[in-house]
Amino acid sequence: MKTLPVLGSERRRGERCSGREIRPRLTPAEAERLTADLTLLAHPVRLQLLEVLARYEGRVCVCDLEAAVPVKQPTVSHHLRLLREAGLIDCERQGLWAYYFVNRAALDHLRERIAAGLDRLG
Amino acid sequence: MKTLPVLGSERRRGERCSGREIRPRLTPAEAERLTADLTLLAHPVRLQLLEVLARYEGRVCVCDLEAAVPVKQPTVSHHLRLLREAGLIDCERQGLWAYYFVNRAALDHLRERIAAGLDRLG
DNA sequence: TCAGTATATTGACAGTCTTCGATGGATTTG
DNA sequence: CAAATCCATCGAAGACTGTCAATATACTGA
Repeated sequence: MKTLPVLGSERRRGERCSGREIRPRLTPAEAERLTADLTLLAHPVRLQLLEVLARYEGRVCVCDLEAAVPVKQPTVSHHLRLLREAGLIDCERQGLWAYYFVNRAALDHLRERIAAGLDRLG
Repeated sequence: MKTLPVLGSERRRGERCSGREIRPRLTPAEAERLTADLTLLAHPVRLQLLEVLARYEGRVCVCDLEAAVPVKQPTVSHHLRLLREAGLIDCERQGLWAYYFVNRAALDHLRERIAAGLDRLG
């Protein structure tokens, strides 16, 4: 952090720096929403799972997903659940197996919200 | 989760679902990088601070930032530090006061990396 | 030099997240 | 029906995060 010499003394101690009040344009609610979206994606395993599911248009079996990421089965199940509860993916059971697939529309909406949110940062 | 009847028995138990091995195209390193980028933004206070700093081209004093977010001064300082260590913002001290400002290039690069990363999800 | 002010840092606490072994439910095959 | 398989859930341990009171640091003005 640079240190600058004190210029004029236009500002006195005890005074609020800017006369005007500075308020975020991002309301707390908007910030929370964007945070939730970002948080959902902010995990390497979830990103990898999503990437695989998005690439294989067809359904992907859990055992293949397990083999694709560096965590054990209960952990895979956990992350799949988070993605599912967020609506990003869904699955069908077929006998013993569970086949997961992305919810294309939800994934697109998520990316749109994030892109729009990040645009608001300037 | 829907449950489908078992169709043919093209697949036997114990067999890997797909013959081919499914590998993420997102390497662990790439996933970690994207995760770090997303994590940095995934907090409402940091988002609000960034938004304010990005909007006010000039430097913004910490006391104004404090007034803009719903946490106490040490917490503001903490989040400013995270943003600063990530290179997204910087500050100059001027006498008693510290004025923060965004690093435009870094912010742009961050958004670019995130956009590129999300594009790889399908 | 001293008291006062702005910001940073420390330290402690509470809450959340990630992980995995153990277990359970569902299903299929023999 | 019994044994095996796949997947989900539970429960606990450890790591990490966010927060703030207290304190430290740096500076200013008197």
